[in-house]
Amino acid sequence: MARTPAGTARDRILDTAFRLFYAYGPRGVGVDTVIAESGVAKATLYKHFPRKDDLVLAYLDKVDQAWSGALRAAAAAAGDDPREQLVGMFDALGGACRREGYHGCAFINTAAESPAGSPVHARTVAHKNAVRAWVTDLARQAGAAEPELLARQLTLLLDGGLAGGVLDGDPTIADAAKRSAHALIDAALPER
Amino acid sequence: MARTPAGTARDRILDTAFRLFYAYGPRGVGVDTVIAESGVAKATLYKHFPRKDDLVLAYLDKVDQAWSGALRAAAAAAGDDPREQLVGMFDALGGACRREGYHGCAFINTAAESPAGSPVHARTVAHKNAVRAWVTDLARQAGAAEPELLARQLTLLLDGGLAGGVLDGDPTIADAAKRSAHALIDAALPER
DNA sequence: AGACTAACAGACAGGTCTGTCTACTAGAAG
DNA sequence: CTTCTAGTAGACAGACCTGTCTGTTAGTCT
Repeated sequence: MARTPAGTARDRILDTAFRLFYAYGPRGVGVDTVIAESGVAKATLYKHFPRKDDLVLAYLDKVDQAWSGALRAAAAAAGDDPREQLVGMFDALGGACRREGYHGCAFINTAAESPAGSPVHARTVAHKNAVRAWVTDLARQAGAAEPELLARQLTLLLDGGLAGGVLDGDPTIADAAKRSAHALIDAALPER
Repeated sequence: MARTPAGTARDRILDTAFRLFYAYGPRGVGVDTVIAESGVAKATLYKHFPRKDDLVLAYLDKVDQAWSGALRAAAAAAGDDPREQLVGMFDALGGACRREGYHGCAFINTAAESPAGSPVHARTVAHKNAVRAWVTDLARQAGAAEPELLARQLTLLLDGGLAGGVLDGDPTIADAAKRSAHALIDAALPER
């Protein structure tokens, strides 16, 4: 169809937006900058994403996939025991904090600059709920008496690590979060 | 001196900026809006705050005072025992989440829209370090073997609650954070 | 009374941002 | 060969944003 591989223009736009939006925040990056850096015509961008908000939402979806994938991968790497997986997922936090250009939680950062009822806000809530539902499931499999509470506690630690890690790229944060998770899980599942 | 009580213009500007910056983020509020809402002349604002950044920093200082005060008050309300104070400070989190117009941690939100080396960023780091130093002191008084670690863990919970609370004004978050704090403190200070 | 100070009122310049629009190019499909 | 599609290139309008500048008003101090 197109003279370039399918979807190339759209992908280039989205990749560029991902990089720039994460580094400077969506509001800190003009559409013109995305256009210049992705080597695309303005009309092309507005064809794929009629409003800038559409591009921001697509960016958040990309972040959601990446972060959910990282969490699942870290959990899977910890073995088959749900209890170990609950601890292991915190390695995703450590990996994120250590990554060059780490700038905190993209969802929290984006939601911070969006009004309360906006689509961006809703998408952020949906993402956090999805992650927490997955953790709740793991907690239930691990035999927690109150899986919702444990999941809330663990995602609280994740959010804290993600948000606070913006400030000092200190990997100590991830360690502290992991040790906290261990302690909370031990307290919730005393019998081994 | 002035035809109105000393510092009134400056105070009105700062109060208005506090309200608007917190609700929409500093970048989401124009200087003109602050001027209009505080009923002040443009020249007056620029006399007290030569750059918008100066106003943002003054705003952060105001937030720092408010939040540090709330934490200390909540801790003091829990009694004289440092151990109880460490748990009690989480009531400040609950109070913040329940407040109308709650929009997460002002520092994290503001830092999210500021480049890495900016004064805003530095001020945010300083604030978080000050809070953590205070918590570390409490942890040491409580007899923690590793006060730095415990403080890191507890401030992680605070940050997570503050940041995550933006999304669903769910006060469950504060409860979960407090119960986590209890469990972590019990694990760190087993002998009662 | 005269000088000074803090504030008010608002025009203005220069830049940036989003979103629209026109004109052109090249490959694919019929 | 014609038509359609996806894309390039860039001008443009209208809004908004920061920061400056001119002129005026009203209290206070000497």
